Amino acid sequence: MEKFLKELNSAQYEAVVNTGGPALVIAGAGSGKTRVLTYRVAYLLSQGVNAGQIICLTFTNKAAREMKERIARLVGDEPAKYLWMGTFHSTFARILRMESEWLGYPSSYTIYDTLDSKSLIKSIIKEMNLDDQRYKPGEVLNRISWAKNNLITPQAYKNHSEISSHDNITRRPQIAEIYQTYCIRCKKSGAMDFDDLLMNTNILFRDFPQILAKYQERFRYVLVDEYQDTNHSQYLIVNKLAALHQNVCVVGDDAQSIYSFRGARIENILNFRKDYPDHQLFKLEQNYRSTRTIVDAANSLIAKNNGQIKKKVWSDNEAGQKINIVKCVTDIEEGFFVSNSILDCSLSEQQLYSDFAILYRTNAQSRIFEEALRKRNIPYRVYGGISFYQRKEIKDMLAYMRLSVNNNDDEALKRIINYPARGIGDVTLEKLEEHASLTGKSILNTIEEAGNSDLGLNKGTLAKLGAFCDLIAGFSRKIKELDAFEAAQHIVVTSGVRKDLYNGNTPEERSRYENLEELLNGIKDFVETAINDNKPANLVDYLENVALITDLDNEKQDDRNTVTIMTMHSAKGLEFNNVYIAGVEEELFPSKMAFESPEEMEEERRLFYVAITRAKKRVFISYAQNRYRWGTPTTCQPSRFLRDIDPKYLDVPVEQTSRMRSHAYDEDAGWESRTQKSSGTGRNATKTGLLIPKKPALQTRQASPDFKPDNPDLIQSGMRVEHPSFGIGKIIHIEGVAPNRKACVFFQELGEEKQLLLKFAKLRIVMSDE
DNA sequence: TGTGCCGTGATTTTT
DNA sequence: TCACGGCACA
Repeated sequence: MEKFLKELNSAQYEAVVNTGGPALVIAGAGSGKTRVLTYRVAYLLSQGVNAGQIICLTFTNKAAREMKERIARLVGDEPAKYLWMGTFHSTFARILRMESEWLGYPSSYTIYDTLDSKSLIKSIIKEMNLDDQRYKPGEVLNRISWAKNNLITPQAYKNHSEISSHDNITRRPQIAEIYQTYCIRCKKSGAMDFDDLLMNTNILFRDFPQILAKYQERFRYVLVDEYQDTNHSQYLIVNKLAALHQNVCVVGDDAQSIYSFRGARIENILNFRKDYPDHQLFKLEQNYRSTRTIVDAANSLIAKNNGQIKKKVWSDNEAGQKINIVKCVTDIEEGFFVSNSILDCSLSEQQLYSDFAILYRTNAQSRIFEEALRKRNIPYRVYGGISFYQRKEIKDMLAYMRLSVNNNDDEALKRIINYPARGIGDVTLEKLEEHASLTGKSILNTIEEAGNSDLGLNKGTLAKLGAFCDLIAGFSRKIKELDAFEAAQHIVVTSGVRKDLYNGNTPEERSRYENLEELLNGIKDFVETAINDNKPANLVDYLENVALITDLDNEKQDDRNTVTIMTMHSAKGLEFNNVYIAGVEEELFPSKMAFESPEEMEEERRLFYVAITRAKKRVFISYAQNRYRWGTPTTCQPSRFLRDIDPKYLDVPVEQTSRMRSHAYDEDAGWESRTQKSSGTGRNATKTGLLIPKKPALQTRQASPDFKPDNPDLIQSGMRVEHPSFGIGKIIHIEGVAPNRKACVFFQELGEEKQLLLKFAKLRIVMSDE
């Protein structure tokens, strides 16, 4: 351990070895925050603290896993195994599973994801005969989620005058009612949503002091990563857990608080000093990640915000290049600029593709970069967007598993009662639902008793329902004897889902089948790892794991050398040599939603700070003058944030400056001085259009931005073709006659063959000189 | 009961 | 622009 401690600077060292009492670690971007946390845990272990007495909470599974791995490298696998390290949600899901009976939940409770929650809210709105235009399920859910994160129960919600007047003003007075019904339904179904995992933990600790005492005694050391992102519910959990031993160490950076929209309270970190008056404060201010230019530029930006903890982040690295500001005429050209620049840098400097990241504000911006990179044959991986686990076929399969584990899971039942089609339609389901909500029983339960109650169902329907019940009952029995993988396989086959997906011929259907296979592979992985770690590997355990996982957590082998495309939010905690920040335009970034409140505007600025500080070597900031926004071309103004960075760190091509001033830029001193020098050269900018600093040669290679498929009858064996989503491929052979010709195509980017019906597949013939 | 077309809304951000 | 949901029709 002594040897390892030598690797720390003095601030880091102090933060690692002073383990007694409350501690606040303010960690600037790139200042070795994770290192401090991992070393602190390792240090505790070396001082004789049991691994099982340490709880370390993070916000993403990825952060937790990486930290655990790093600790294992320091102290060995064996002690690391027993650490309580995970996200808030997964850690307390585990505790709730052990203590569920106190709260009246089964230990096999299921976790509703956002889709399940919305679907449940939707049916409640329908039952209450409310207008679903006014009561939009998503918005209602946000409201409920907000209440839960602030520990406001349905009862309290109803009685709260401020809340009622808010809901009255927005003309949605019934939200309180929906909230209450929603909670009752969740409980009846043995289900918790994401917010329940935290809220119920609070209720458990509040109502059962002996349980709280148990965990307070167990966890002698509480550590929290990204403390600035905790919401009130999480804050209270930490507070209660640490109340006995007071060994609470929170790490965070107020400048990187970007999750207030989901309830995070920046005050939690700002008030830590008041909450624990005898705390120790450690400031990590040396940035090891980025060049001096990047650090200073980011500092100059964040200085425009009010209300921060004072700190001076600095870097000892080389000054490095200035930040490039790139103006593009259209969003499509922005895509070309970025892909060209990546190709150019990777070739001329021999950098890996994984050294590049493209960051943007909204997921919708990803498509243009995907297309541009595909044209250049640059491998990439998009993070975020629709998650693997939210795909229909995956959700359906998981619904079977959930229902088998927890027969009361009504949302799961509704998904699959007629999938694959077994002749149970909406009318029948509606009758069942109505009866179930009257009797307070679950739907499956209602079906079991349907024969005895007069629901107005005919014999045929009753027989079909009976068969469905038997099917699920069979699964419920079977999964008790099998591990998760065997159980899943059994369900896939017996339910008929496999057969349904196997019959498909279109690329979409085949891809669904492949996704199903991938799900099974994932389950197999889970079982193998669990058995290795001596952990239970039943379906229940798998489902808990899968409910709280995201795509970010599933790094595949072949993703290693790829360009990363993601939102700035997802990029938090990551680093790259080269970072492209795209779409830096008014109303996009900062988002239009932030215009009304100064607080939200500051949060957007912090988001920009986060984005810039992801870069080690180089930052490119681009904006487009014209952009397609929901289908219509829009003119855009460069973002106000560009003015917030001290211009001495920026490389703005001279021709552009005068044009910029004609847009959002006013007589700001920094820009002014540059403008003076370059006055008169403004005209050329129009001609060039896309301005790529120092790389004009690449512009000539721009291909047509719109993909036009060729007439399928022209396609012959041996040709090179391009597919809008699979990329470049070669026709291996063709069978059948027009219009039903079917091609076997090998796609090099995918590394696999696809069978495509030519009349459906959109293929473009690639000329040999392309 | 299933399919297909049309209209609408979506673009914050995640566990 | 696209994807999904609702509705109408077979």
